[in-house]
Amino acid sequence: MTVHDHAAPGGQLSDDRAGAIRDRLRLAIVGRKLAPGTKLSEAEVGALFDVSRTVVRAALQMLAFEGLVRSERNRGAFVANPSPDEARQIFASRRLIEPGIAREACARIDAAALERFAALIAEEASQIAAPGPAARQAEIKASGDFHLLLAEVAGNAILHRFMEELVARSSLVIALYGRSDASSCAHAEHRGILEALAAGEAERLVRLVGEHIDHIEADLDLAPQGRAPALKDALGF
Amino acid sequence: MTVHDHAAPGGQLSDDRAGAIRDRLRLAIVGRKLAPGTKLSEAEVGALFDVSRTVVRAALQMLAFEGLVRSERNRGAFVANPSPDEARQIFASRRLIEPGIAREACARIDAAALERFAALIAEEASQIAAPGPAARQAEIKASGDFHLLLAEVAGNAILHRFMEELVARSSLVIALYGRSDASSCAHAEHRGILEALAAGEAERLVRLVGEHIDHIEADLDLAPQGRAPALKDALGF
DNA sequence: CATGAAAAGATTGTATGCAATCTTGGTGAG
DNA sequence: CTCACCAAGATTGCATACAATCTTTTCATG
Repeated sequence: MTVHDHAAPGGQLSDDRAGAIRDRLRLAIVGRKLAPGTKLSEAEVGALFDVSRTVVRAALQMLAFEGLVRSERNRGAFVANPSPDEARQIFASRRLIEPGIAREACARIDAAALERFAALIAEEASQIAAPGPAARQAEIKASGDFHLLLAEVAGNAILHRFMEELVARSSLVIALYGRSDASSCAHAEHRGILEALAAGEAERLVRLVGEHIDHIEADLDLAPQGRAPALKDALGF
Repeated sequence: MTVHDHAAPGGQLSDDRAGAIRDRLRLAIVGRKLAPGTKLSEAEVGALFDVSRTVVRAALQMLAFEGLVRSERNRGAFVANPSPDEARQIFASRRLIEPGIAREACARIDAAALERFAALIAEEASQIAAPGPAARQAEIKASGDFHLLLAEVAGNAILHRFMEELVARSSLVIALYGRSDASSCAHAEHRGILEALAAGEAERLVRLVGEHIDHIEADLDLAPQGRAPALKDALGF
């Protein structure tokens, strides 16, 4: 499995070259190889991928649209640094969308899709058991892919794209505000979700998915200061 | 009210110049001045706005991300031509998201926001009564802004952006598949929604919003052929 | 020594040039 | 007359050059 195998999700103007760079950068950001706030210099990225700044700019613009990169005029692009408030909005959005997706997926699930779910859960379990940073990255990806597969099975490309954005940004949020590595807990819940899905128990599935998202959010430390201690509050304004 | 007053919604890499062009093009597409499928030549757009193709490409890429423009490698950008299936997905997404937004908006509504709703409804009524194509465009915008104001009041920037995309694409869909100009009907429903919002009757509001979306979709003619008569079906394959 | 201003360096924003690809009009064979 | 093929024109993809802006260093001054 190479790094290029990720199909281009969002609409893209130009080609695959910018798309490939976007995918590589996204993998690095979501996999927490690039810390929030890291500067993404056009020249530097271009040198790494051996393309001109033109292509890099297109890739960065796409990532900015996905909310994974924040770009400031005349200053450049940086890995996004979601605030606690943004984090809450991300999870509120997931809380609204994912149960509905799960309900639709339940109506459309078939044997082939169940196979893919099972494979993904096995992969996740395997990576959780494995040591090393590469396994951590793979574990994060497998966990996210579980939610994306749900959206894919639901058969709505638009919601699938929204979920791609939300799942990716969630990874950033967890990297910033995650209290514990609750990956094994999340994994157990994934198993439960798959069970309900296989059993066709839509109502239980919807409940489990909602609770799963609640649990992930509950594991965050979104105290007022978060990481950037809001100057105004610090000074009592 | 100028054409520039639309605040830049999505994340944008570069500046306002590409953003301004994107906003102008979006207004024209959503306002049905640019028919679906229309070619958007980089050189032509650049000449119109007196910028280089570089800037135009950035604007077109943004619109492609929003789903208002479809861009094909080495062929250029075209106003999107949503298929009946895409249309169904757009409305399924709205059906899932908007009631949740309405519930949140109901919890956060205040007098100032109610004022803005009232103003928007008045504007809509005024444009419906007025003749001419400019009034039609303004009517479409006011109707869409009603839904966007709901999302704004809900206070979730991410869902607001999703709604911006969905509302814009809905306009394209209605232009393509709309059976009747059900604008007055929609307007009456907007009034009902505002009533429920003002009364703080969350459950009624949620129901009305859901029904409103159903009604809009029910007015579409999404028969299998749509507009591009699925060759395979036409040939009996 | 701290502070502020100004110049040097680095980075981004935009325009433009060239190569690659697509489109179109014409021409000849069947 | 129809169809396939090919060349000319037009358009996009990409790299690069230059201008504008930001950042850092230097240096003079209080």
